[in-house]
Amino acid sequence: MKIVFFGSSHFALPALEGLIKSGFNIVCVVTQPDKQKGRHLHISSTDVKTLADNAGLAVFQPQDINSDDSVRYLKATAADLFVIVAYGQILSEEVLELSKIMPINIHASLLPRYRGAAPINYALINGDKVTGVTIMKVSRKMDCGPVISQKELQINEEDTAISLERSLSQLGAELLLETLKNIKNVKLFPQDELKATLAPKLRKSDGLIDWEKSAGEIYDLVRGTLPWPGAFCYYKSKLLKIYSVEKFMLFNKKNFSCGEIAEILKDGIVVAVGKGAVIIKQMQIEGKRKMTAAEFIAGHKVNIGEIFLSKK
RNA sequence: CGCGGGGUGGAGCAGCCUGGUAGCUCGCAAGGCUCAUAACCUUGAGGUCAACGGUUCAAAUCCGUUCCCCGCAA
Repeated sequence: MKIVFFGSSHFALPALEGLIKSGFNIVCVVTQPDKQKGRHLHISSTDVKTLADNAGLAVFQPQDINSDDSVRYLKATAADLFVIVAYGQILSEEVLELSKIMPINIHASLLPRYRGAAPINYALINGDKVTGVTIMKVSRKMDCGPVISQKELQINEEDTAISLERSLSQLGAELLLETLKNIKNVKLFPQDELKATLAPKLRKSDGLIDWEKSAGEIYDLVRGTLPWPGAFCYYKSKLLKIYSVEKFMLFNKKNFSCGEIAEILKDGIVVAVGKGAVIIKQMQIEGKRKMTAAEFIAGHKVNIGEIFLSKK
């Protein structure tokens, strides 16, 4: 069985690794082109490309996967199966039909819940206790194809989007290998459209902290938006990224307003919020590196009564 | 050469504009107080002020170059 693997981000790595280790015939790895990235616009390639190179696989990096050239290239591979994992481009129907058996995709949620680019983040931001991975047949509409297999995963209280992504990508890889055993005659289960929810790509502004919300909601925002955009607010007209907080539910609010510093501990800053309070443990002010609350307090003359804002 | 902030004892910062004795909070060490403490008081150690070059009687401070870190944008 000839497989063409499409993937670009971190999430795709365990799946590709699993396929390689299990000895599947990967005729080509398609990934996003090398791009100028970062502060000095250095050229960098995707992790998937690095892995494929190390395994000696053919790599294809089209600017536009749906162009005539790309279609010609993919057709020439005579692939039986397309495996698409966090690739970053939407494949046209013409491209999808180039695989003889079908194109399949690993999605990091229990579809039809959380269709879209950021399912892991939304599961955390919404405070879900359970999520999972889904393998489905790719259809024209994004994440709407019929489901082939699913696996659940409990979300821990300490999980962040980073740890959960790691767990789900592993789980997804396992499920992929299992599913491939019998891929030629699997059953397809159409998604229940009524239960569908969306998890669109995050924007920077999705990380902005609304201090009117409850301690639990803010905790979930902090862990759900890592590593990007990260939860943030403004302090003395500077962007302050919040990396880690603890919930403080039994907080006596008294006269503190939302976002106001209520107490300064040795290793944390207690901030009154809509319901309860949170203790900021790790943060990063604009222009500086990430630091613990203790370090931040030592250098910034933080006072009780100062307010973390949601605007500059 | 995308835009912007920064590099000062172990950590975090002030000082720089307007050159002239190295400062603050914390940590560390010793001593004191205390039934006791992450509390309080006293004392102390620890710095090529990122690097190189220039201006000057004199540079952390002004000028030039390089290296490194971070925020934004993509």
